[in-house]
Amino acid sequence: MTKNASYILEMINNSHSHLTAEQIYLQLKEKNQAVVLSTVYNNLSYLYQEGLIRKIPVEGYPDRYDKILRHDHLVCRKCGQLSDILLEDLTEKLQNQLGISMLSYDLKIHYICEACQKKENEGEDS
Amino acid sequence: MTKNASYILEMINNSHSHLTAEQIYLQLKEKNQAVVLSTVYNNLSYLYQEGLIRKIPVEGYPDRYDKILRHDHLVCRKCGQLSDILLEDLTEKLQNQLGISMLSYDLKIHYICEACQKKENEGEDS
DNA sequence: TGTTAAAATTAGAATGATTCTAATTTTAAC
DNA sequence: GTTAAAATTAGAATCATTCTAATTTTAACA
Repeated sequence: MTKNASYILEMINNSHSHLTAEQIYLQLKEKNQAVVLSTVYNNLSYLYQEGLIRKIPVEGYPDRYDKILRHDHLVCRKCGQLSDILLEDLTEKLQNQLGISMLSYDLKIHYICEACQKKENEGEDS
Repeated sequence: MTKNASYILEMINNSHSHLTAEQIYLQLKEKNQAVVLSTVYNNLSYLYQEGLIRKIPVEGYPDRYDKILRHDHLVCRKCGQLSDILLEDLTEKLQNQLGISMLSYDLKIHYICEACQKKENEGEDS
């Protein structure tokens, strides 16, 4: 693992948000660890393929990268905002229902976040 | 709902695969119901926002569209192939664990499909 | 039936995320 | 120190998707 890769891995593991490739790129720049955007993508691909990070696609938004540590996600239908939530671990239950061997699972709960709900209500007022 | 929208909705509901916008566009062309690609996107956005279809983002592949009828998905880590699987309905269980109101959930099981497993094994031989 | 306004569609440009390519630099082993 | 492999860079290219403005269709109404 190269210095850049391990630095990016560390960033993702220490972050409490769900970084996009670009956010990682910008953070690196700020910390004077500047690299080029394609290097960030390269390293993210590498880390993902090695199973060291999670990659979370959300409809209509750039992919986000997340630590492996098991947890689930809430996604706002309106704005795509992503947040963490820890629900009951389903690994065993799912594995029992499947005939095949599961690498992992990805559970997203769709909802409307508070901010968007507020906006909706305001819209109704006028 | 316009003719195009309902036609596209019907296509999705009758399809056993998970169509991309482009596949829908090509199928329409074949059936002499030709429209332009942006119309397909417009209608898909509309149908999705109305909650009449599902939109499935898969890392590194174009979005796919699916019928609403509850079911879960298997995704191949290697090739992105998507297939249906019907697992125990988690709606109630999840709703109980959440404080908020859930619109829906999206469960993806990651695995390596047969074709990719075969390829991997062949690779090892040589 | 002709008129009109709204909605849908078209064509194609624009955007944004991501990948690719070729050249250059870094790394690490000999 | 030399060399080969791997990583990085710079920027072009690609692909999916959205946007814009012009045109067409639709459907209600005069």
